[in-house]
Amino acid sequence: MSTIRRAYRQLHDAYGPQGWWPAATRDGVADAWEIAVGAVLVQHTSWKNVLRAIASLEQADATSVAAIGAMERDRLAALIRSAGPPRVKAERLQALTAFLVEEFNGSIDSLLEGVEDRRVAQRRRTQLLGVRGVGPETADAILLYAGGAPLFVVDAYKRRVMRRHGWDDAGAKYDEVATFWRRRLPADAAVYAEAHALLVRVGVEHCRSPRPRCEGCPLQSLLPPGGPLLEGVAEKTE
DNA sequence: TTCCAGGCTC
DNA sequence: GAGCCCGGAA
Repeated sequence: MSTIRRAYRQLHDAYGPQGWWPAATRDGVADAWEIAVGAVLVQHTSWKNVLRAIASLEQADATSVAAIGAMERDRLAALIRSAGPPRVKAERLQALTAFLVEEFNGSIDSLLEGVEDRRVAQRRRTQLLGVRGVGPETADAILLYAGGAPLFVVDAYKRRVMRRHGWDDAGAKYDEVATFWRRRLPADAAVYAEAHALLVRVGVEHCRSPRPRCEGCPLQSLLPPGGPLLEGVAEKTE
């Protein structure tokens, strides 16, 4: 078994199924649009603060594509203030609503239709990347978690785990990292979704910045003999 | 690669 | 106050 498969299994054994996407709606079930909103809001921001922003959108009864699209920019910014840079994220959310209205009749379900097929997913991904404020990670998160597309999300946590374990070619591009993981895991969107969620959790709890907390980490047994590979004098364990 | 953006945490 | 946060644009 590859190291990657072993890592996935150890994380899954330790943490159990994560059941992402983290739901935040009234009924506890995140719909596709809410996932997309969350994916934009979480950029460079902790998830906890995203939940606050989503809650305030719900409080204002302003969660729909139409509502967000029609809202005055400043008002939207004020509502999502807790999720990092509000002006930027208000602009990005409205760029996304405009895109959906123009290209998919305002329906994210139309955007996501058929993305279980990898070729369709790639086309939609390219379209999403044309939206200002939607980069590779955000596009993949939306397509994977809202649409079940067989795409792998690459984020800073994943890169950090890989670097410290010596699994990566230094400087690998986004798509190269995604392919690296996809080729070593079962070709199943549900597994990709689970793997990303597990890696995020281990990143939050153990593979932190600037220094890791390897004590009790489910991946500790997979470290190089000398411990985590660290860069720079500031980065020390414990 | 560098710059950006801003609330939040410690 | 410094640095972190499930990035993106230039």
